[in-house]
Amino acid sequence: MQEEFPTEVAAEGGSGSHGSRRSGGIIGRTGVRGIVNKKDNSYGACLNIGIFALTSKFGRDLATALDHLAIITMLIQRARHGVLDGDDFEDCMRRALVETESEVGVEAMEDLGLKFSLTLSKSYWINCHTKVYTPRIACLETALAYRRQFAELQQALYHRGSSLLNKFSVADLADNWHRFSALYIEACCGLGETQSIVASSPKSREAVAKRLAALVEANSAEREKQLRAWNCRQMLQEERLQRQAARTERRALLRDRRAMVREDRKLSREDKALRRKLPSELVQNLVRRWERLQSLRRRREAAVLQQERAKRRAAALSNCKKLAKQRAAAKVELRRSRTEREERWRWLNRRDLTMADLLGQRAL
DNA sequence: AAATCCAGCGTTTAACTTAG
DNA sequence: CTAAGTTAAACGCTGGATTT
Repeated sequence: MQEEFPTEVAAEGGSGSHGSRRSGGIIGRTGVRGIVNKKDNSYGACLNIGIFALTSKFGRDLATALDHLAIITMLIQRARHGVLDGDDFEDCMRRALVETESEVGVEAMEDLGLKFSLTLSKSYWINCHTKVYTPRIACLETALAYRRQFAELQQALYHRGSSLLNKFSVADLADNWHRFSALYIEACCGLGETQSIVASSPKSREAVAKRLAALVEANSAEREKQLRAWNCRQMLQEERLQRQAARTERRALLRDRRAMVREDRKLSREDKALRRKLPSELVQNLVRRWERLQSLRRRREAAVLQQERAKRRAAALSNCKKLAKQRAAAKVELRRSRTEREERWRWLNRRDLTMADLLGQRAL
């Protein structure tokens, strides 16, 4: 399923959407849109429809180039109208070519030397303003086939407006880039095969691959920058979301609190109303409450009193026990010292007591 | 000399952001 | 929610440089 590039119809009708592209309204050195001048001595016509470029051959004569431009313009207008009517781009191009040829004649078409090429850009991999071009292709069918394939690849990355990184991972982009490079190399070298015998050598494939690699390398800083900027944006967004969540939570809390306050007020109003209705009951309640509190207090006091009494009794008891113990200990000590004294006295008053015993006893 | 490449830049587009 | 502002990317074209 092929999708058209939007601008193939958007730039239609010469509405002047690009009319004042350059300041002062002067376009190039020729001052004519679509006429390219080479070193003041060679003129050619060149117009795009989407990524599809149509080029005439170059010649010395400006008037001829203008004739060529008129034919190419006619062709493109026809194709655009077809696309506007909702027809397939390729059918429109084929039909436009046939119609234009039948209008201006085969000879004029041959003189025109019409060739087709594709203007391709891959902003993430190579600089946003850098384009890669396919060689000019004489055969419309070949050109259309390549255009279809490139369009499919580009369509897979359709993201318009927001950052490429918002929608695709770096791996996705790399995969798309690899398929793109393979196709581009094929377009450059495969076309060489049909045009000249020399161009399709593996060396030229290598050269194209090398050129692409160099472009990718040259844009590596820019890619890094983009990645950083994207990360930054993501973080900011995350913060914003968090702030928003906090705000909602705060609001909910506030709402709850307000509801509670409302409820309290309502209850208190109801309470008041009740009180207004039954003053006597209120007094009775109050009295009952007071009595309840009084009895509670009395009971508590009594309990405290009893506790203290019990404590005192316990203290007295323990004191008594301690005294008794002390007395008993004193009695034991007394008995012991008495016995000791008696023993000593007996030892000192025995019949076989010697002087040495007395001295040794003293030394003891 | 002709053909082709390709760097550069103003304009347009539409998604995204944000203040009210 | 909406309108206005912002942004990144694509488009269209030119013209000097390079290759054939």
